Amino acid sequence: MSPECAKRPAILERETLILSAARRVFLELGFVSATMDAIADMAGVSKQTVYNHFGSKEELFASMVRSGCKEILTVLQMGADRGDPEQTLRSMGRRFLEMALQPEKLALRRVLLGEIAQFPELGQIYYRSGPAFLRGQLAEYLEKQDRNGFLVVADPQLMADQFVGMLSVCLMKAELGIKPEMNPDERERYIDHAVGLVMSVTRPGTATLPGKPG
Amino acid sequence: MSPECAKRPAILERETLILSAARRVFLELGFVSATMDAIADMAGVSKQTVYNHFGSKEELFASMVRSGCKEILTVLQMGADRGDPEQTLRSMGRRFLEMALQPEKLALRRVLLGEIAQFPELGQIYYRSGPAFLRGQLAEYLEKQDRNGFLVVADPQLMADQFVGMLSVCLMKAELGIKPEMNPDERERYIDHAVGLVMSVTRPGTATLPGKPG
DNA sequence: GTCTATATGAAGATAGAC
DNA sequence: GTCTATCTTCATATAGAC
Repeated sequence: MSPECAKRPAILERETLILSAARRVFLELGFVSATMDAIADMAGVSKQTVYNHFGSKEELFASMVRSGCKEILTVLQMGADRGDPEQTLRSMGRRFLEMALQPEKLALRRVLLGEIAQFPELGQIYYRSGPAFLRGQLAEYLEKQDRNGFLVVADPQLMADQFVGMLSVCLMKAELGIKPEMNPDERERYIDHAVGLVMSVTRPGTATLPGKPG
Repeated sequence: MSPECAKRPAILERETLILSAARRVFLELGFVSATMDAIADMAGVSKQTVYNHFGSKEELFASMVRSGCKEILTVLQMGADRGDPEQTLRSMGRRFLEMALQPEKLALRRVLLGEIAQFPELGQIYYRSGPAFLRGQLAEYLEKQDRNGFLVVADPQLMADQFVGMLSVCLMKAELGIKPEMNPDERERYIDHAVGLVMSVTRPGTATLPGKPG
């Protein structure tokens, strides 16, 4: 143990503390309604300390979003290929929905969308850390399967995009707070159906989509 | 002409005026940053007049959202069935994207999502006027085609949902402000691909999806 | 119903001591 | 670096005359 540990939280710990408080307050109230006072109180530090570390409300918000996106990336990055294409798709889809449907992630999306006009770059950051990342993994996988002759995929990018889209319907409803909420069984039906759709048009010998004539 | 027309705008006109000003200000700034002063100025009336007509900022916001949703419904309600299933799907999809991708509609979605926590019922209103309405029309259409033997659709609701989902990917990107923006040609590719996917799994004689054994 | 003027309260940011 | 106390600004909502 280094000496400063005994005295008070180290700087990094303190910033983490403030970020985590900022997350709770911003996600509950939105950018404008959230106050620096509330964030400082929740972190157990003075307002001035918050300003010392993050400069302004805007910078604090951006830092909070970036840290949330980093978390998403970390979770989605776990290996995906399971050999069997059908199982691989299913597993990717399940992981995506589980992640994105967490109340905290839904709240992050909402508050982020509300502030897109003021923080345009945060939209890109979120997109890359979530939907685009999954889409990239998936497109890469589909392309590999196509090269190896296990699947027939004329446009892997587009197919991956629309696979994500078919699942994102669940997200949209959750985001809008549509009742009744979708239960896990229903989510599974959406995953099954999406996987089934993709599988039936990519099965070798049944090239029915444009761009890849039999 | 009735006498009061000559003097000043009628009450209904005045409310329309305020609503339209509210829309512009709310959509540009979001709920909290928008000020009653700005709305009153833009409408060319005094702030007190705004309060007389709409009671509070919250009620004004809700009224603005409701009027925006009513517009969407009006546009999407135009007849859809064109006989040929493929053409019908394409036309429905095109109409949906054209509507939803309008900058004003994107802004409405964004600001609405940002305020879902404070106005839960507005999420339902929006959903019913947009995605759910299209989904309903589409599901009904698919079911009819299934009954008549032109298509094989085991679960029309789910299929309709995921058709909307495949198109909504375009929406998601636009909402997040992802650059470069999608051009009309690219949108058309998404529509084509989604229609192609649905058509290939619903063509009679190739029942490859679960729930509808041949 | 409409206007001008104002009271009230709150939030972002800073000053100055330790 | 951290804290307490304060400054400045601004938006909601109301009061009172026409």
